[in-house]
Amino acid sequence: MPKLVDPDARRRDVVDALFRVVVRDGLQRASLRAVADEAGLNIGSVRHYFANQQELMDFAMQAMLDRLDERLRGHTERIGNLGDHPRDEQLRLAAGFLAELLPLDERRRAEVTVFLDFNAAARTDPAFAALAHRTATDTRRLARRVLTRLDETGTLRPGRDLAFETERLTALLDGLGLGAVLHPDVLDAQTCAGVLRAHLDDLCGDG
Amino acid sequence: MPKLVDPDARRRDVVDALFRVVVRDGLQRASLRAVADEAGLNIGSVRHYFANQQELMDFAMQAMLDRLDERLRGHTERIGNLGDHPRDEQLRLAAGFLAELLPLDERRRAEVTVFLDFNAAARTDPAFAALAHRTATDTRRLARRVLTRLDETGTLRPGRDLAFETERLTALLDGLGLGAVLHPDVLDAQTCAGVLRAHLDDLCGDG
DNA sequence: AATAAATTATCACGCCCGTGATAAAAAAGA
DNA sequence: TCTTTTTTATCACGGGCGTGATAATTTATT
Repeated sequence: MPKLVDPDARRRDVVDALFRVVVRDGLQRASLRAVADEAGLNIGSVRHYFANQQELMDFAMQAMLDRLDERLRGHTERIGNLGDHPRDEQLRLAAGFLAELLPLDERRRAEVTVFLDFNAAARTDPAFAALAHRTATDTRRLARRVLTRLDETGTLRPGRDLAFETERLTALLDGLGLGAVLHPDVLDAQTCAGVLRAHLDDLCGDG
Repeated sequence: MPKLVDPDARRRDVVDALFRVVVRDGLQRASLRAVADEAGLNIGSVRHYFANQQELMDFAMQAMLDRLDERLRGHTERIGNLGDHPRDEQLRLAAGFLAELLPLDERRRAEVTVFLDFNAAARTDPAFAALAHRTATDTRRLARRVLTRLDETGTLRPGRDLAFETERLTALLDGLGLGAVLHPDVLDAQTCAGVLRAHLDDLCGDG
């Protein structure tokens, strides 16, 4: 006879419900009651698995980071030996890697949306400060890594200041994500990916 | 005997207080009571000049847009006849123009912060939808205008897709603003302005 | 000075919130 | 079966919110 409830699975369900509420109504309206309703649970059940609201949020933030790491891991190996591929393939891989941070499909859209809301909240709520700092440095590190790889294989145009280009690429990624989430009608997924790719092409100088 | 209270001035005072609360505590905590406290007024007084919360928000949004327009107007004439200036001056003017959208000093920082919070709220609250749409298109139009001017004077590198470059520049501006507001320790004002300038230099091809 | 209008100040209502406390029900272990 | 633990379900409290209603006070007008 299997255990009828798996605590870990329950926690994941609740966090998924939290994410849905955040995407639909905003972090601000993600109250314990709303999350419980979304999960189809009584608020008492939710509170049994999360001592208080902060614990739920902490768990959710960790889940966010874990899932993103998971998806990035697949790309990491492919980009490690970038020199094995032809130039065009290199750019394709690099763009695909960075595009994990862009809301190009429903899953990524939900992720980026949640990240944006949490980061916005972090500006005035210290409870989210650690997450915000980490996501910011993670994006930066990812951008830098890609640029470094392209530079090592000689694909990048020479004479580029990597630190500067990292800031530019990071800002571009953040801006594309923000624009695509807030105004999907103006900045659609295709344009979004195209701008990123064009930027990389530009850095590698075929124009 | 002068009127002791000027209704328009009062409204401006209240809106200024609202902006301070939003910058300090976030839009979410900008309740009528909090704003009244910040303005040093009784909530009854605030409600005498704004029938309800929505009216206050509408007034605040309009004030935001008006003030930004005001500041941009000064730049508009200078950039109109861009061809009169030498190439380096052209880039300086263009960067200065666009930098009005970056949080490079306390005033702009406050402005961008408020804009970000309102736009984030607009994602899930229809009451802010009109503002969000307008700010998005305004930024885009500003970016496009600058690129068009640079193109007309032959400063821009040839063969550029203006629509594409507009998206790229818009995203860069949004991303720089977001990064500088959320993580001023990582992305300081100097770097922020530098990246923008470097991007324009890049577009005009001196590298 | 008397009246009208504008402004400031309170009170109360219903709503949603997080949370402590506790009971009820279900499952697991003996 | 009986007991223990886990899980689910309620209740109540204090707090903040927007807002309707109304009083109190101050300023302007006649």
